[in-house]
Amino acid sequence: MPQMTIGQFAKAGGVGVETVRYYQRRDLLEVPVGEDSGRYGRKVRHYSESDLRRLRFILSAKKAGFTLSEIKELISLDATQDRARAHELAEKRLRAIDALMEELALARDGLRKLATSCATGAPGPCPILSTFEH
Amino acid sequence: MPQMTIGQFAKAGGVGVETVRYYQRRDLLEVPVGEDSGRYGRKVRHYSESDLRRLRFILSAKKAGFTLSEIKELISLDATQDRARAHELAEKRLRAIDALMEELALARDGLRKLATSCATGAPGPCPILSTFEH
DNA sequence: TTCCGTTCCGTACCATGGTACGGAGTCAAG
DNA sequence: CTTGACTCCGTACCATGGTACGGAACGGAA
Repeated sequence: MPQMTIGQFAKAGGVGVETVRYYQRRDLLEVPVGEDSGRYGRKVRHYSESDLRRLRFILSAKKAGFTLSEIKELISLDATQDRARAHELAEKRLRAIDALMEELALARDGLRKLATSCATGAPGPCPILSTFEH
Repeated sequence: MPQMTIGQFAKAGGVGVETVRYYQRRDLLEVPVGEDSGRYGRKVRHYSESDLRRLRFILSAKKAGFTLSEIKELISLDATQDRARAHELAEKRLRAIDALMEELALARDGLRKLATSCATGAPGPCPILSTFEH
């Protein structure tokens, strides 16, 4: 499916049509030029595999914790030669992820404690508020 | 400091005064009864160590990824005997954290690749858009 | 007693990341 | 050549988690 309508494109990326339009408004995705077909100049746009790669990049970068603004910058950096900035963004996010993972590991310990002490059928108290005390 | 004003309380918890009030509006924190002192019935409220423990619980639970609504429920569960529900919430969050950590591990790999290939001074291309392809 | 900093309270506003709605136009199958 | 699904476009609305503002009252130090 080399040329897709917006609905097919959204489905291929696993997002809604409105999300695609939103990303276009945010300048994360380009609005393709559509072949002229309406007598009032209206066009139907078509999306390609490369649009899809870009959409998938956006979704992955989002999972990595980049904001949409940062993702926009990353995309624009892809065209320029500003390696320093790209490096900086990547390192910053890397540090944030490492910090987050440490916090999550702690949180997970607390949750395990909670899940265990609240196991259905267990006797005694089930202390929720003290879950994360250390 | 057994009895704190809202400003001291907020500082002790590492949040802003407005955040404390916001949590009160959301019924996550109680509004303490203040000793009467104003001739129009206005009172200045005082916060205790136990209020502070509760605030710290909220912040930790937030880090664990609970929404404020879920945190409110957790707090109310602390008073009841509904172990099943507490267990359910903990397990659900635990699974979400595990899933998130897997995604973050993947994202981190991609970011490392990006940081390396965009290392300042390195030659060749610095492919941003292909960072998360696998 | 007079300041300055806080508190109290209501209400408004903010960023982020979407989601929904409505009307007009278009496309493809029957 | 109609009908139903989809597209286009603008605009409005949503949830989440706060943050800001303004005026009146309070409280502790000088």
